[in-house]
Amino acid sequence: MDGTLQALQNRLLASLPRDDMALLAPHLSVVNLERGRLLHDPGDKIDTVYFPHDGVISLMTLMESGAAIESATIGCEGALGLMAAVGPRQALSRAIVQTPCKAERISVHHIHEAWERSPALRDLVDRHTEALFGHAIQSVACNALHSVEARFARWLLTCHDRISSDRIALTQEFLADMLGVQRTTVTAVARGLQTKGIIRYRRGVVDIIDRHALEGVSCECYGVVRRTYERLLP
Amino acid sequence: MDGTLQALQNRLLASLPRDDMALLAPHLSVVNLERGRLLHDPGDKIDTVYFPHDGVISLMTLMESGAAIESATIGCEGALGLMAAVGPRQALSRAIVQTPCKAERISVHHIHEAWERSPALRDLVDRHTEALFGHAIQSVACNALHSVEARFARWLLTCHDRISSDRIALTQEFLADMLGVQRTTVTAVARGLQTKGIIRYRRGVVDIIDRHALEGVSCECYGVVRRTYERLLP
DNA sequence: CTCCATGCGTCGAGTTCTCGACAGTCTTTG
DNA sequence: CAAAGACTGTCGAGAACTCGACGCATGGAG
Repeated sequence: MDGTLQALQNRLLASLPRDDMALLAPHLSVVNLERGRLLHDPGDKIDTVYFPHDGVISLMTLMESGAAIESATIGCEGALGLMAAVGPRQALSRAIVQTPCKAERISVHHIHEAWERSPALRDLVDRHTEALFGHAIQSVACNALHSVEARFARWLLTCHDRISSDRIALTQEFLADMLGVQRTTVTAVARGLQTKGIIRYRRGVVDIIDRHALEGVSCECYGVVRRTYERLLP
Repeated sequence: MDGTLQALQNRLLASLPRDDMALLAPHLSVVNLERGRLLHDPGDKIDTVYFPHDGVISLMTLMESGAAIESATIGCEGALGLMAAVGPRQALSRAIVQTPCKAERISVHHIHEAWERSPALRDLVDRHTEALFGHAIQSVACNALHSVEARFARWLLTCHDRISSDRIALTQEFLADMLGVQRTTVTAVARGLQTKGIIRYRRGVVDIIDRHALEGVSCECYGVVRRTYERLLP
């Protein structure tokens, strides 16, 4: 239950000054989040904040049709539910665990108390919110303008940055949902990238072979979002 | 320069308690924003906040290709640049005036001072940010999943809510940019809606004939975003 | 009034993606 | 081992949208 004694891979927590971190530390605990776990659905009261050390959490917008499409992702550069540190919040989206995560967990109650006392934490929350908003509006444009292949590549790159491996566990069906397209389209695109030697895949596993080439296939949105985070959360 | 003597159509300002409003009022001034005016571009330091009384301001994400696609809109239910009340901010998007607006204008310096003193204003800013984020993630999904016709209808409805007229001045070319599609596609969709008696248009002007039918053509995203604003900014 | 810039109509080839269907293959489980 | 379930491969018809091109109408400026 004491996060300060281990390496803090979460960059948000790592950037907090010592005294501010001391307000949070007694209430943090490390949890392992297994793949596929549902953390909240739209309308749920947010009562816990997660700071991932690794792995990916997806924010998904639910549609009436039952479709659930990814609208943003959270990794070690951010936190899930952080806006609720400011005051009570209902979730706007579904949050599910994309890849197995180790994350620091804290109750909204405790982080709100720290938020009231710590200007540094308030500032961090604000900048995180801004970065997440930037992420979202870039995705609005990306989904309107860019091909499935470019978005597929962008998704792999974003995921690759957040796990310490060239191997990503994911099925094509799952990725099709994330991107909001048909599975057959994902199959076709994946085959194309494999033929070019950029990725290799089999049943539920994708290996990234040539990351540099993947960046060439991806749209600019990958870099834009990444730079937004770096500017706002150095 | 005294906004308190006239009807406050901007719902954000109208919801502020009297004492909190008194902190802002001396620094507010009404401005007329003409159609097409550029208020900021990505990277610009935000130095002014606008609270529209009517009309629409569009937030547009700029791409390397030169495309500028709409990622959110601001009307009388919100404000432009409000996140900067919390602290210095760079714009993430282009903001342009979509339809002629009357808006209250205040410098970031002055609204930040009020923000420091007024818990009600701080709360308002936070809820506005949350609503705008909800708007953005809904648009992420909408652009991935919904047809141009549905998004066209959604756009008209959103605009219609914010101007006190059934007549909207806009060219098809302009709307094509907003939606991130070809003009010829907009022409085809507009013709379809006119044939059905839902809208009528000519050179740069669209009349909404049957709003109820337009809601049927639109996707659910119109209502979802609207309800998000109503919940967070009553 | 004439010119001319702007905005709309249309056409057609081509690409991307959808949607449903079914077959094949791998993995897990009983 | 056998059965069931999960994942990928493929196919084909069709819808949606792109992209470039060109012509026509409208309305404002000189």
